[in-house]
Amino acid sequence: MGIMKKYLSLLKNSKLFQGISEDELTSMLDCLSAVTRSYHKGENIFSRGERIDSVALLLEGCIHIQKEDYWGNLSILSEISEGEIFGEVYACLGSDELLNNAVAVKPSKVLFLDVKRILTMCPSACQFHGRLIRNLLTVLAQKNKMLTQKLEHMSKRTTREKLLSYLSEQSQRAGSPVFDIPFNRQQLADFLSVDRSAMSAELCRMRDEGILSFDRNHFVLK
Amino acid sequence: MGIMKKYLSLLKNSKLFQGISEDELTSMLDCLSAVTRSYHKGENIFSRGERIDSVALLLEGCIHIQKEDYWGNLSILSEISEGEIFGEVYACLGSDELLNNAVAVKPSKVLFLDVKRILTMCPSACQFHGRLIRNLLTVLAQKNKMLTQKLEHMSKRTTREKLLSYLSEQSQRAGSPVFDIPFNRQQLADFLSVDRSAMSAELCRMRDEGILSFDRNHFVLK
DNA sequence: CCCATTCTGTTGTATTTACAACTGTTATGT
DNA sequence: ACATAACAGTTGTAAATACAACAGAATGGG
Repeated sequence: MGIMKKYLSLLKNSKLFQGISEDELTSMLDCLSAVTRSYHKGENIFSRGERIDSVALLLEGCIHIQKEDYWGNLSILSEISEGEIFGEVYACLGSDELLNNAVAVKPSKVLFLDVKRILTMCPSACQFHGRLIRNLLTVLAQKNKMLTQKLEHMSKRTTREKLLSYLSEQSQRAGSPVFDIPFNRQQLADFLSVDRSAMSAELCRMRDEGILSFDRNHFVLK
Repeated sequence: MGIMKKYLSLLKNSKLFQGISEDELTSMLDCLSAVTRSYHKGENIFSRGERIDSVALLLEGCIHIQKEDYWGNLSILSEISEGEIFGEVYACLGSDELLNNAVAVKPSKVLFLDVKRILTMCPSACQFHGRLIRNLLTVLAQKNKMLTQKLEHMSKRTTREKLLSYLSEQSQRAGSPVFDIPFNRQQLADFLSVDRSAMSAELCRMRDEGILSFDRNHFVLK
């Protein structure tokens, strides 16, 4: 478990392990039968239809939760950055099949944690076990809220409204009218489920109208 | 707490209290400072912007989680039926403002449970406390999955695809090509974020093409 | 430095949608 | 049973979108 030393501070600051001491953390990782694996860009960590019993925690890299339909239309559900977990919904539900793929968009390193051991292990022995479960609950609630916000964007009728809804949220999240988004144009279009070229045109129209300005993935709302 | 007797079997079979004995349940309700309140049709149980610290459990009636924008466009996020809980996301997150209203679409009766007591009460004394937390976790995971499925429908580009995506899921959920949906036309349109009349026309086109048949909210997929 | 690739913006057309207005049918309540 | 409201379907038009094809700028590798 020497490999984990490198990521101890990442884990300590992750939402899943928040409030758990460093000592407790290392002993927990054994207890949760933690294993790591590396993926290269484009590789699937999880695939649609699969059943899983582990929560994945991203140590390094970047993951997209996404799906492709019959005609090759890509739909991006969310982006996972370092320290965040994914797959927890299906790991908790156990018998349900995954609805989306988890794909590495950069070379990535992932830590897997057996969810059964999170939910049922030594309820009295581990002082921080209760904390771990409550952390998991909080993460699920936050993701739930994030999905609701995404639905808010997607429920807008026009591309312009979708963009404004999304960009406003990003601005609010950044606490500033100046912010970067984690997507390029094609990815943003796949995230908002609109046509890339139409979206690009709409962005330029809004820029010309003075509503916003941008350079690549750097935006300023006015 | 005599009023609760009437709903004991509903509570026992709810996802939140699944696996908890009847005796334990009645003592729990005191412990969770449970209170009930009645609402008439159209009344808000929760309102956008509000902060809450209680989970709501629907004893009787029907609730829609929905939002109205500046121009009066209604957007329905989900329907809550008897025995289901709502508000749990914001109750768990505590400091976050609600993004949606919870409105009674029928005369309804709601049970409120203090979430802090669910998460922190007597960790050793109550035998079933751990079960309650895990149940809450499962409900959150299921809702998360439901939101993902809804995003799957909404990410479709055309009204026809949205309808087929939604109706296929309903059919699958019912385990039969014959099923009822819980919405009328306007509600379904508000749920899928499309124009009602266009949707109505699309449904009729699909019927004429032999893809499906329907009568009111009763559908048959072919 | 050059080549190939990726990314972004632009334009035109066919398709699809939103919106409004209206008709007929089905519930609801008195 | 009646009047009223709620609901479902239809049509035409203006607006918005998807799609395809292309051009220039930026990026990355050899």
